[in-house]
Amino acid sequence: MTPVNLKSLAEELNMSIATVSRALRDSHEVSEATKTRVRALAAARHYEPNAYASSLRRNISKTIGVVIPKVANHFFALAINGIEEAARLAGYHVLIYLTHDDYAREVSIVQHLKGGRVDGLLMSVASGTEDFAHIKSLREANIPIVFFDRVCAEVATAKVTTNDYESGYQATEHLIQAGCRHIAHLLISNNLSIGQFRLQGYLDALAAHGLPHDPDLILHGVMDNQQNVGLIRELLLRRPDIDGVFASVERLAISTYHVCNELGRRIPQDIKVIGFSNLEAAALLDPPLSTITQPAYDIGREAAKILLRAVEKKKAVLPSQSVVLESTLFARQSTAQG
Amino acid sequence: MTPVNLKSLAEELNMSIATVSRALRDSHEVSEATKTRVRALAAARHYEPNAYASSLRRNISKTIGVVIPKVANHFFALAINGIEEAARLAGYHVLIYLTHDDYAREVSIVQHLKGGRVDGLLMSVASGTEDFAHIKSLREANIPIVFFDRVCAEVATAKVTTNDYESGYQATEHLIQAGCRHIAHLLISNNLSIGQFRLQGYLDALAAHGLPHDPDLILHGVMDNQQNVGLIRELLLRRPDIDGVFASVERLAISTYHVCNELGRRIPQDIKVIGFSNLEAAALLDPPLSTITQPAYDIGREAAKILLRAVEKKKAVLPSQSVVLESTLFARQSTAQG
DNA sequence: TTTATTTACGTAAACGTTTGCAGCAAACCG
DNA sequence: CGGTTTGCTGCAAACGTTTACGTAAATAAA
Repeated sequence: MTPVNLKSLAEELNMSIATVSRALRDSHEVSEATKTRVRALAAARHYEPNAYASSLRRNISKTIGVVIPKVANHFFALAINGIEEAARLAGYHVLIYLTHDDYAREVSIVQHLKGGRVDGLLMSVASGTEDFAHIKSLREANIPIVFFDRVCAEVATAKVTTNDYESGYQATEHLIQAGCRHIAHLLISNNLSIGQFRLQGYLDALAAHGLPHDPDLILHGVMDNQQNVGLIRELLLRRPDIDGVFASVERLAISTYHVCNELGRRIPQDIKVIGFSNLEAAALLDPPLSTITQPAYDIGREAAKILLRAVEKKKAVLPSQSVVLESTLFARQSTAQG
Repeated sequence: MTPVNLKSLAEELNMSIATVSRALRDSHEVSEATKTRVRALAAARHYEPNAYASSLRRNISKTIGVVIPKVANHFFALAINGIEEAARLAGYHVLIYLTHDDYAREVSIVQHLKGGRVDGLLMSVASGTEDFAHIKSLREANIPIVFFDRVCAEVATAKVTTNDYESGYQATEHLIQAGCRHIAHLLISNNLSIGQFRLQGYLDALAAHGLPHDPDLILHGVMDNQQNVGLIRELLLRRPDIDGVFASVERLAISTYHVCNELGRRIPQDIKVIGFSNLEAAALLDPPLSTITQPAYDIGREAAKILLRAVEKKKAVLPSQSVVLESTLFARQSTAQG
């Protein structure tokens, strides 16, 4: 079984490798007659160009990398969906890397990618990341990067996010209008701007409606969900006056449900709950969970499109534009009045 | 900004490219002294080997491809998680391709991958796939393949699945023991062996408990969920005697919930529901959904490990072993007695 | 001492593709 | 008819890495 490559095709056709290559790339400097001959044989032999030889020679890999904290999360799964779609349409391949929110792993991944394996990078930074040298060093390697959702304020490049501040504001206002007066805010403690924006929206909404800001009502969750359940239980027991919970991330909302079940607090009669979430089954929960849902697919697709435009133009450094897509608030049973 | 590669390192160190290469690969034919010198400079210059040059020369890409129908599905997301973990530990990269259950897209993807971009392939075939020529042709390209979950019976290679027959049997038996006598089975109509096994388990469980097999109770769903809701509504209206539903795939169980809500059928009092599902929020649904849950992460990891072993040994064709991991039945409110 | 053997490094040829350059007809222009 | 253009093709040099082979010196064996 002889390998089928440009050389074997050229031999069989009695022409040079160069001509075969040019014919297949539809170059204008090869006659139509030869083009058809070449194409016919290539199809017959099921020729597929060697991606690595091509990449090496052209210094283009037709591949983008996606670095995200996790994939078993409906937001990121949908984002990948959008990314894959945009990449496929542009003839690009998609490499996936998971950081599991581990800084060391993120650094290691980014470092490896500087070997030229990818033409560009899409990234949602790990929540533990505080030093961004590894990301900045991508610039020296001429690898453009676009952040989505969990952006990195310290690095100037294109970013695609949702309107986190407004969403936080709306969610809080929604609880206030449903009658809540003592609203807790649950967030994952880190230095991601995304959480800060949502928090600020929460604070401003409270202020706008003349409610006091009580730091004791702000719960900083951790990585481990089991621990979060404990923290939330403590909070609800310590502060029985809490009548509303705004969870900055999905799993904190879920944990809140668990704690309420356990403590016998009724949702929404005793406590109303709203949370950021892309859970498809949110409407089927008991009770149906009110959510702020991000357009995850569109975020992924938009980020990929911006990156691919830059890649095609060989722009290693992107203008630091910010694309903001709007989240949608779905009011369901968990924040119903009464 | 001069490029940093073996050549530049060699020049700076006053040695040959070959020695530098060997030193970095920790070859025994280079002295410890030079190794340390080389490594020091490589680190200082942040040298990263060019993956494509290496791949071209060694005819090894250190990359595996994952071809799946979709990613916005907790089963596949978890599987990817397991795959990525196994790949990372072995120093491999993971390319993701989504078929969206479209046969033509699957063929196109597989065809492209024959260019040598991947050393091996993990695959869950599209539900519409009936012809497997594209998959068989991978053998000629010396690309090993491992199927997981949605396997392809016609191709002899390694396969990782769950005990679908037994799970179908158990699920049905679970409904029978909960008192159901007219049990509908919802499945997605296709020629995937996976659905056939679950169906057979359903049939055998009915027979074993002396219940008649009524073909009218077997509903073949379609791709479009909206349409499925209509089909299920029709079925439940046509056959008001149905007191149990066994859904072969998650979204059919969810659709059943929607229809029951709409028709005012109470779960589990009027109808009990169980379904295959990896939905993390199953326990929080209204009512909590009984599920047969596949060990998705382990399936992905096991499949990847088998593939990587073959890749490392340059075995292009795998012995047609079958690894079967066991699903777990979680009995929840939706199938409670009474 | 001579002859093997080992150690440490260099030379150069691959891997398959792309592309600048040159060549060489045929066609065209004055 | 000399000269220029145009259309098609081939030659050969890259891209960065790996590795078979050669070689020189150092060491061991005789």
